[in-house]
Amino acid sequence: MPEKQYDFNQIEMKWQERWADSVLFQAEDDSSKPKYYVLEMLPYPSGTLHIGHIRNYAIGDALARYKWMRGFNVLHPMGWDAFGLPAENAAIANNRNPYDWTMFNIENMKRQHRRMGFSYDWSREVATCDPKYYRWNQWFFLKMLERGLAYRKRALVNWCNECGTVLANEQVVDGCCWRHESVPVEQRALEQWFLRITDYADELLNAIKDLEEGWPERVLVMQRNWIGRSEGTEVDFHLEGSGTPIRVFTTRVDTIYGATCVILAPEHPLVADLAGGELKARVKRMIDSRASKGPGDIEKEGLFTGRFAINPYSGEKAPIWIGNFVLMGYGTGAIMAVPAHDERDFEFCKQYGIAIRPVIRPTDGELAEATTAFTDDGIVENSGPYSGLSSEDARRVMTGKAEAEGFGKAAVTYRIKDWGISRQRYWGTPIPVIHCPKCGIVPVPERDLPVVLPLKVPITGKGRSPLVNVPEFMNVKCPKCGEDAQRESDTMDTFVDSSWYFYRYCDPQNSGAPFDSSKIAYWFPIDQYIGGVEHAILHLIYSRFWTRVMRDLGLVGNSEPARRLFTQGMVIKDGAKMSKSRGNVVSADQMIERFGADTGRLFELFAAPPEKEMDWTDAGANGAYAFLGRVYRFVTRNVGQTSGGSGEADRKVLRKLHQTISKITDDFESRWHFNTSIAALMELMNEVTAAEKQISAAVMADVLEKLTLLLAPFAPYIAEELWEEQGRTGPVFKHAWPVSDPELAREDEAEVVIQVNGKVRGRIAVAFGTSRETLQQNALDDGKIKALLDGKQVVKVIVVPDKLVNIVVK
RNA sequence: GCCCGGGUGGCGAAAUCGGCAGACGCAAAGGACUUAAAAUCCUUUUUCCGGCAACGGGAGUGUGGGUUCAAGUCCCACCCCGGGCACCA
Repeated sequence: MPEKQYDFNQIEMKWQERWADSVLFQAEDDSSKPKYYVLEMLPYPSGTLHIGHIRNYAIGDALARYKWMRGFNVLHPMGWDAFGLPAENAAIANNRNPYDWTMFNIENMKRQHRRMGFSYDWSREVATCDPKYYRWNQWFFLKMLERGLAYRKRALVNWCNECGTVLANEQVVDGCCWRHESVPVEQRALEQWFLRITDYADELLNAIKDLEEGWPERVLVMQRNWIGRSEGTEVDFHLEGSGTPIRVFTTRVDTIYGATCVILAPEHPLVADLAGGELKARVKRMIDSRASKGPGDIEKEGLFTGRFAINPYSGEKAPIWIGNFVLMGYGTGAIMAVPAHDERDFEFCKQYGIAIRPVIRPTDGELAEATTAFTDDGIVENSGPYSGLSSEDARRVMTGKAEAEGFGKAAVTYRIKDWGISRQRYWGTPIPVIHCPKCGIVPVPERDLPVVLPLKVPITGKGRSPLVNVPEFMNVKCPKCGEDAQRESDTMDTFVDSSWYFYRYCDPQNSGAPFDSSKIAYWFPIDQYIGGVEHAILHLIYSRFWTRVMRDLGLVGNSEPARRLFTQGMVIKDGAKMSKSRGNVVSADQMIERFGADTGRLFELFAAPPEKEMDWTDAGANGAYAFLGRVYRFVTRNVGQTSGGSGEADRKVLRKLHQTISKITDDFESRWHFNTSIAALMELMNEVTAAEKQISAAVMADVLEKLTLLLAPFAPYIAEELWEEQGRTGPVFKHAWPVSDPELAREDEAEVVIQVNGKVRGRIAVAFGTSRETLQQNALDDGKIKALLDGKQVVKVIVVPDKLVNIVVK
């Protein structure tokens, strides 16, 4: 009879149909069981899933299935970040309403995810373009507005011409838009809505230490740098003549006697007063030239204003310059330059022949004529009454003086800025406020939520939000005075949606509140979050902020959204990151068509540990396919076999089986190196295939059952099929994970290596736990070793029980 | 420049606590089956030297030092690759 062949198409379609309408993986609320909340980062349904996404899901899904089999109450929900630029752009390109377009794509994404056999709780699906969801964005916004956490101001903001919208600082990468990597962002002064993330800057920074155990270090480092807290002093210099204060921020007030000039950012408000005529034009050129170049490698350039500022400590006059390297957006937009003790100032002053005056000496050295900036702390010199103090003491005393005399204060500055959430874009959550000519900015009353996006909107992709051109949307009555008024036309950044979507999964149908807090108390924090590192300072910082806001609103008890974060490596093909422009993208559909979902998932987990980059090769995938074929044929031809067996073969196979169970369980519990888990399964297969004819029916049945269970987290379709082949009723993942029996797994003899001077010269088999003395004696008595030792003097013998004997000779 | 990772066969990788380097797989070569191909199965596969052979010997984890009976693993210096930050005062 010809052997049954592995036909993945037939198997995967069969189970997909059988599972189609059932909710296989449903998390139970208010359960007494231990919970496990595992989640992959939210995707845009902008196109097709490619194998880079699949890797992300395959990791999360293997984990979810494993935890399910270990008896956990698992929440593994699925959602769609349907708002945003991809939807709007595609809609423009296809001349369709973004809403229709998105719904179409969501269906497509769902189909792909189902086809991959992922174990989602489909009853908890959330799409952020649904007003049922985004009304709560508006609700949160109003709560923040009440508490002063949301505000509107005119500010210099990042503008991407390609997107036709404003971007948050986090969304600017190398001076360009994060979506258009070759389009430099412009600075524009616009009225914008902001969320006060800086109120939480200290807390977000300090709490990073609580995440050290479960989050990758590089993500935490990036967040620390991004928040960029620095402690220092603000000091007023005074404009000679008028006495107008020029406030500077410094972390090194102890060096202020060495301040030989004051430098203003070209955008500094005072520049307009100081620079007239020709100078004004040069300042404008400076601003323009900086905007046109990427940041980082601009040459330092300065313009002398002809004016001076008085140093409040020394009373000295310092020339006032305008410098292109001084940032308006950090500190006060003005600095004191201390060339002797700051590298940037040194470079600048040297270039323009400005005096360099050292005022700090090393603790164990002399005050040196500066040929390079000495930037360490030391002892203050040539600084009037402060001379002789340590840098640290001087900072404290000098800051105290500034505060006492009212010309300065201790100050903390942050690199992080408030989160600009306004977008001049149609497709996003409408910001729920109304502009009334009489009453000003009036929040939309809660009972009128949600403010729903109109669906028939002429999309231009240029200029202001297309909503401006929809009178039915824009024209409203003021809720306060009843007169004619206009809606806000800005919509919210889509990172608002992704900041709390994972909370909504706990209670997706709730129509009276964003969620029921008691459900959050059970599920949160997320036990394991999985996604790409590219969100380190975007989504992952916004969602930490949002969680704290919700906590302060009394809605949640946790301060952090996720206990553990895992960042998976990229999928590479032909030596390059997959991208459309290189034409090396493998879509989920292509992969399934060629190899099947099981093979694709198995190979993606097998090729490399999940945190590393992974090379996709068709040949490698083919190897995974061949393995599944071997497993399939092995199981189907041995089901119900009744041939007898030898005790010896049985024992060896059982040993390997239990070692494999132990190995894979360890991998799941600690490192998630699924590549070695799958290698262990392959070894098991190699061994049982070799012993196929020698093992008893009972052991064969045991092996088949456990092999199927071990495969289930990685290749669910074939596992389900093989489970059925064995006459079992599924689903296979509702069966308990196998437990390794240490007695069966134990080797009966230890192989002990004998080394002479560290080189392996022989090996002996002994019982486990053989004493050091016996081992040493056995090693020295070994025929081959004896010959090697002939004529040499044994200096020392090192014995590691059950492992090795090293004989040191001269 | 600063801060993280990383460097192991032709390739992806393994070696989890300082104890046999290269598990597992891909590719390649040879063989079996086949009219043939695919599929499948078997064998070889770090490298150099000696040998018809079983086998024996040497070298080997980016480079150079060091600690140790023993180093891919620990320490010091350096080179290269990847990522992050970069005028943040």
